Amino acid sequence: MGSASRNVRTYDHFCFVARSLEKVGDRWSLLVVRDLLSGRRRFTDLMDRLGGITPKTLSMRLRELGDAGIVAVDRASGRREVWYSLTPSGRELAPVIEALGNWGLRHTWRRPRADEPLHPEHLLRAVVQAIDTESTDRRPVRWAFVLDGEDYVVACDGERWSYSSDFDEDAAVVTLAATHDAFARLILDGSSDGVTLTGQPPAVERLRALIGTIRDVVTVTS
Amino acid sequence: MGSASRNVRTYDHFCFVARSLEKVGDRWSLLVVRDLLSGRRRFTDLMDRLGGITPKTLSMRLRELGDAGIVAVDRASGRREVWYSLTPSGRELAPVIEALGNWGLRHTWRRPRADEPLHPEHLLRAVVQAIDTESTDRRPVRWAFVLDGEDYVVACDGERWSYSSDFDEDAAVVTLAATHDAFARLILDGSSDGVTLTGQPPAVERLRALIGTIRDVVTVTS
DNA sequence: CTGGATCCATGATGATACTG
DNA sequence: CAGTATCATCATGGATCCAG
Repeated sequence: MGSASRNVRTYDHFCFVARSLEKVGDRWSLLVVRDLLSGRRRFTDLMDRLGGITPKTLSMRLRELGDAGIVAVDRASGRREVWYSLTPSGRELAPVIEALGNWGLRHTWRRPRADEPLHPEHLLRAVVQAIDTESTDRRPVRWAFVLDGEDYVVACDGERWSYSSDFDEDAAVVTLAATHDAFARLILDGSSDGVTLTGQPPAVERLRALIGTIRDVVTVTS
Repeated sequence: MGSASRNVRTYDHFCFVARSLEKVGDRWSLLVVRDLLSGRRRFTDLMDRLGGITPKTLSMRLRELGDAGIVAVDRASGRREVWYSLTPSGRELAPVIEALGNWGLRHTWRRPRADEPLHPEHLLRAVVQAIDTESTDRRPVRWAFVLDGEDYVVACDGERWSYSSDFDEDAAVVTLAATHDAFARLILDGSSDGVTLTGQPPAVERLRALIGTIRDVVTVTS
């Protein structure tokens, strides 16, 4: 929402791919969008997820994305926190993120390296995306995930699988709680150590089955 | 296909969006993919389309995309030309380009500026994308476009509209020939000056109607 | 002519430290 | 918590040059 200086790094093509990249093509920009797609976040929430970004670059990107009408800032007076969220226009970048994630899943799969920071939300996104692209199961459902103490909801609306951080855990038929480490072991190795699954047995079994499906996917190219 | 040095500008997230951006997130990279999606091109063909890129940057990007398995090089001995094309993996980036183009069409529309280079292929891409997203007409068809002397084919397969530079103009029911300038006036202003349309009247009329449809789209937000 | 490589200037990004 | 300030480095752009 600012109006500050913007580095005019343009392509000057009459092309809407180029025009989009003028808005979101800078380093880190699309990753900021990625981490706002699931809900509003504070500066430090974003710092956590965007491992390796410097505060200077993050504040610059947030300002540019604000100027571009992609990010909105909620800076209420009398409150410490500043909340960043996507505008409707920003939310329409979801297909871009999905397309990049799909390509990455198909062509850059590898197990996490030891030194590679693993935010549970990123792993969850990959899991949901793998289910969405690889499974034929489309029965509507709603699951609650609690990863490192943060709440996420994975849902199927009958057509697409998605996740967000909207909190209505009561409507969920299964709750999965784990640390990011235990969750990673469940996805990558099938080990349930440290993972708490609660819910009716058939519902829990369905979740297990879907995770088993994508394990086949991710281990094939591994 | 090279094996030369590559600047390791990574994000080191366990995230496939970030992994994809490590391959194609550099400035110009996705525009190189954009301009190879319709067929193989030479270095100078790409220079023409990528207005403003320096030869140094283009050769660097082609090498990096080659190393990433996205671009293939055909450097036959005894022949002057070097042909660049997308690998199957590179072609799978089409959904990324489409998503970016769609977002750009919806959120960054404006008429070309006077100083803005306009390559006919980029305008054609926008036209086809607008037809694909805005029209309900899905009857299979094949049109030939000759823009600035270069051949393109626009086709509907019954489900999606697409274009390429595969040459089978004989199978086309309509041929449209124009300079990029005349083509731009047709799309933006509806003027047929300098545009040659040949084919059976009903087929020509269908093409005109579809171009009229997208004219409504592009002028609404203009 | 095509297909680049080289040199230099500058702007974007990263590392680190610090502050309201 | 939410950033800013300073400095170093790297990537990119602009211009020019060169080999087949």
